[in-house]
Amino acid sequence: MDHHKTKVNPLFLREEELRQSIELLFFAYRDFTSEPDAILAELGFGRAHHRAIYFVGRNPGLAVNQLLDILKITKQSLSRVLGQLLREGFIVQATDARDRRRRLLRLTAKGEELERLLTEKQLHRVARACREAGAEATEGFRTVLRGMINVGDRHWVPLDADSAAM
Amino acid sequence: MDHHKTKVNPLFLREEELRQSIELLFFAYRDFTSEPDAILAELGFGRAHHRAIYFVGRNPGLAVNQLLDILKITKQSLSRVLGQLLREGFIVQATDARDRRRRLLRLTAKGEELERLLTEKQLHRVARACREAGAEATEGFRTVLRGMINVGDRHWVPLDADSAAM
DNA sequence: CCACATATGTCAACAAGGCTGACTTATTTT
DNA sequence: AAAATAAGTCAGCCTTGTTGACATATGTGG
Repeated sequence: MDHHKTKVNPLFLREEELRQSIELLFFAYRDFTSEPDAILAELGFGRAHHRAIYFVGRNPGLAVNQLLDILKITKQSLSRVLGQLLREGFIVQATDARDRRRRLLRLTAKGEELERLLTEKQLHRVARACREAGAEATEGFRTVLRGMINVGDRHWVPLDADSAAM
Repeated sequence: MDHHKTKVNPLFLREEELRQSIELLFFAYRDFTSEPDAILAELGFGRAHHRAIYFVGRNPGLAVNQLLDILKITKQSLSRVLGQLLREGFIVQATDARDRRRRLLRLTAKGEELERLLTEKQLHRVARACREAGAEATEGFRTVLRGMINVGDRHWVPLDADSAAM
């Protein structure tokens, strides 16, 4: 619609290409979250519940502080969501034997069931996109995404494909 | 932390790899939005303001309906944000000569300045990640992201690097 | 021309999920 | 014994999404 100056910048990619990447991220993330969001809405939950359930499911025995570090929200924000999930029996907590101040979180069977229901859609979306793009593209996809994460938080997602997230 | 069954599934990638991709998306998007969010908070704005400014800047002369189609929110949600941006002089609207019901949106100089300030951080983050990962990885990154977008909305982000978003 | 559809805007009420600040209770560390 | 840490709670605020109802201007098809 308007003319772009095709700036030859010192960024290796032209600004036009970088902006397209920004837009791809926006649209992809928007659609990536839309399916679980719709299911959550029916259950009276929101996206924050999915995030809590997801990361507890992936890291059984996670402490509250660690979950806060992953989500980068305040404990007051988390407590609303986590409190609901505990009261409604999706998550249970147990006192850590080695440090009795800590509460270690785990999914119940009910929690695992909901986690699967929600994450399934996202797994299929990512799987389809990766399959269609090919193995090499998938590798690049993961490498660039990883490079976008603040260095201090990259340890949450391992480089090699065989280690778990914790 | 727990053992994963290394399911040989019909999805071309194992579930472990797919889950890692989901986590990469979460962390990357979380950090991708954090810098503009901090600036916006100081100005009394939120992420929704950035999105409106961004897409109007990228598509000068965009109609309100088109912006709604991009953002996939209700017009009532948009009107709050857009109203502020209009009143505070970041965006102007002009009646479309060919269809006088339509209001075509454009950034003012002030709006362009804010847009650049906000998007700059994201451009640098993406540029760095792409540069470090290499040209081939970047290509794959873009291809997979594109494949994650609902087909009906892929037209907003062109395939070839030289066409604009509209 | 009239009826209908479309584009935009507005008012009101509600909910999710962020935030800050203040304060408590256990427990561990120093 | 004091300080730091982990967790939890209460209260209030903001942004940004939602629904529903309605108003106005303009375009379109019969």
